[in-house]
Amino acid sequence: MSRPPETTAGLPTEPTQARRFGKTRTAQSTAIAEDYAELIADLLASVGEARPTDIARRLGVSHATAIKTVARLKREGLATSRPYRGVFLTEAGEALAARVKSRHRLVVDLLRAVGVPAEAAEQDAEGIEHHVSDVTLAAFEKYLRK
Amino acid sequence: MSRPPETTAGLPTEPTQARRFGKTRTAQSTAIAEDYAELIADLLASVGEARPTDIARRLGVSHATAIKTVARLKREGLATSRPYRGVFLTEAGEALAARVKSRHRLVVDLLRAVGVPAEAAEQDAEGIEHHVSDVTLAAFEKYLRK
DNA sequence: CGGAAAGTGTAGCTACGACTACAATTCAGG
DNA sequence: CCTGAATTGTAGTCGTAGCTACACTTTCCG
Repeated sequence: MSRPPETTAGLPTEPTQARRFGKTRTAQSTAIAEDYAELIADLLASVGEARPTDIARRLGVSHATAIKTVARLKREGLATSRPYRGVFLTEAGEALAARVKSRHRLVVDLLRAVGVPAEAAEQDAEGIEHHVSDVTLAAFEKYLRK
Repeated sequence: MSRPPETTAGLPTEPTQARRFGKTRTAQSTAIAEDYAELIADLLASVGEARPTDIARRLGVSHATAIKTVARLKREGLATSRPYRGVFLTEAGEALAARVKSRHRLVVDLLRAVGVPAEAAEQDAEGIEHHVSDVTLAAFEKYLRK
């Protein structure tokens, strides 16, 4: 926004509670890309191919949505696909998938370690994992090792 | 591609990895509503009023965005406002804010308890808190008590 | 081999969050 | 009380995720 010359002038809010909002926003498209990359990798590994319909079913969206999102991943250089031939990951896509997968495991393990039931840990990790910074991830790792 | 004509029936993917995706999606607007409710409550408590410009500044968005989102909150019965008179929370909005606030604290405390540095804990909690289920929250509480 | 079923792709719509640009209102000094 | 700055509100645009509906390939089976 156009920050006029010190509009912020003596803003009445103490910095004490100036909590860091503002990341939740655009972060979502990243989270979705991560989900797709991870899922596509899973499908390729387990059934040998990643078809739009399977992706859609697993994500609980329509196939049209899945196809559109895959198109975005292609634009971003994470995936490739040829009409009627299934979806594949580029190197960047595979790297992303690998990162996401290990992070997911770590989050689940951490949750379980502090007493969260298995099922809840799995489900919540799905949402949580996209918001865990490297610093926090490292802390999780350290905690789990001890 | 030996894909038998099974639609949803016995989908070839083992349930083992049928991870629960699909919540990340519409969940976002909920997360945003939570952020706003919490922030508005904060502003009302600390400076006595919640003005669109302050909300916008704290969230790092334009004032227009803040105003539009507040309009949505009003539609959803969480907030009220009259032109040029600031924003207030309905009972439902206050209840939401209170819940969000306590959950936020719990998440931060948990993160810190497992060794996450204060700053990272605060920042990550902002994103994580929206994805923590009641079951997980209860587990956090229990863990922290011991 | 020739359909029909399944899967794939395209089009067109909605809702949302974000933005910029512009209009309207308050309110504080002079 | 009147004017200009700050705030507030409105309009219009963009990009993305979601959907349904319809069209087009593949593939499988009789």
